[in-house]
Amino acid sequence: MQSRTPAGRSGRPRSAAADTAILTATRAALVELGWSKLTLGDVAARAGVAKTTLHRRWAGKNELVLDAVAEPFDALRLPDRGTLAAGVEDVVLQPAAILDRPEARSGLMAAVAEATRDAALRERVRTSIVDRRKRLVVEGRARARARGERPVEFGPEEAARTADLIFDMVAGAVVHRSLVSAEPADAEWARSLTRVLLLGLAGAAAAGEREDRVPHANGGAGEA
Amino acid sequence: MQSRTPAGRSGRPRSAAADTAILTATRAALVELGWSKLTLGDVAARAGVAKTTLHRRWAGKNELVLDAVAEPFDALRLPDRGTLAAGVEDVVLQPAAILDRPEARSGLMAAVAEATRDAALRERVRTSIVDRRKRLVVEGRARARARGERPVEFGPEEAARTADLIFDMVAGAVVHRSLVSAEPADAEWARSLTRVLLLGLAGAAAAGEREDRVPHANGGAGEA
DNA sequence: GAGCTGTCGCTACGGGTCGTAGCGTAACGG
DNA sequence: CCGTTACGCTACGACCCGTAGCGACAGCTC
Repeated sequence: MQSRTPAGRSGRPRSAAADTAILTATRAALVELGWSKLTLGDVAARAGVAKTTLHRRWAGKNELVLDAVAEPFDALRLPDRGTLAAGVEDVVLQPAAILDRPEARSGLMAAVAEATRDAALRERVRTSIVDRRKRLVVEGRARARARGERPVEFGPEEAARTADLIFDMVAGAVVHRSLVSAEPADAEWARSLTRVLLLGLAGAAAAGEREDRVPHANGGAGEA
Repeated sequence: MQSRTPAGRSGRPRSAAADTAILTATRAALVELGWSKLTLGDVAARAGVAKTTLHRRWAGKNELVLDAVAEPFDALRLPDRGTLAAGVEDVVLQPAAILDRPEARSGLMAAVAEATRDAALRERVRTSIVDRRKRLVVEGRARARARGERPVEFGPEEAARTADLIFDMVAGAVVHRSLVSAEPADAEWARSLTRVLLLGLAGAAAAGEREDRVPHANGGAGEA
């Protein structure tokens, strides 16, 4: 988490209430001001704590904002809706709902931007957001397998590479849709994305099974 | 562009050399400092101009950085490599190459983050980056059609929606791969992405032609 | 209960950046 | 030659940062 409670150390323990107050205040400030105009002094005032308390727990603005916007990702759960397709749609829609919140929009992207120059922050993004989302994908695949649906499966190494590809496509598409294209990632859009994705993977798997001739994968009609 | 040359106004014209010097200095500063630590005073010093000159041409840090990192997107061209698949791979790889530059990594994402709270900046991102990339997609499709390959095509309205979906998937995947997953968007990865995408679109088109029964699109094997 | 330890709120400070104003100078057009 | 605009330079108030120092507080251990 954000502040390491130093295990069995003695002394006055850190106020857990202050933690939640600060993170809540940070989200509120993000909504009103955005990342660039957010100041630590302002957050401290909103949370009703001293500015120094902020610095005792977080190294800087980046870490604080990241923790504040990463919190909702903790609550991500995947309801079992029966089919693989429905599961994929959920994996698309749940983070899309989070990205609808204005504090997540500016906060997450700013954190990613800063992470390009800060390896520690990048690692933090990975553990607190990316891994939690990937867990959903793994969970959905396991369920589908138990259910009898056969998700695309290759060798163990190829499978990992494919999982990464899927994740980049899904997560990237959601982010790009809602932040860059500025259009809603709603249920219908999620359905279209899921369809293209699953059909493409099925096709790639079918092509992979007959190892020899790689089909050219054009539009589906005559080639030239 | 960034600074409107006021047409037929009188008086001393703005130095074009200063413009390029400033943008170059901005990119250099982005590489060394990243977005958050970049200061306008530092950029001015590197460019050899006065700080006031910066404020006369750009409203603030956001606009300046955006113009600086958007410039390379002007040069995007799409070589005709014969097949639709190759064209798609190029659409993937060209921006990936730009995102390899460290100044683009932090600058672009920061601009997008700020754009979530600034409509004018968002419009600027759209015209100077998104539209230029979309142009490549349209160009590639037109070539494929002229060549005899039939890219997926529905009604005109459905086609537009599909084009947006493709764009969000491709652009989003590239960004997510290189910035969040922090792994190279190289030729092999682009090939995998292209394959899944085109096969998925072909499958979706085939399913769309027989309007009635929507196939369930699971892994390809038996359903439950 | 006494003492230790670490947190908390508060205040104050130096250092840095921002954005603007004011001034004299430089370049171009009528 | 004169009006107009851009430029470089300096200076200024405002803001924010990050830290240090202080007294007070809350747990834990003995």
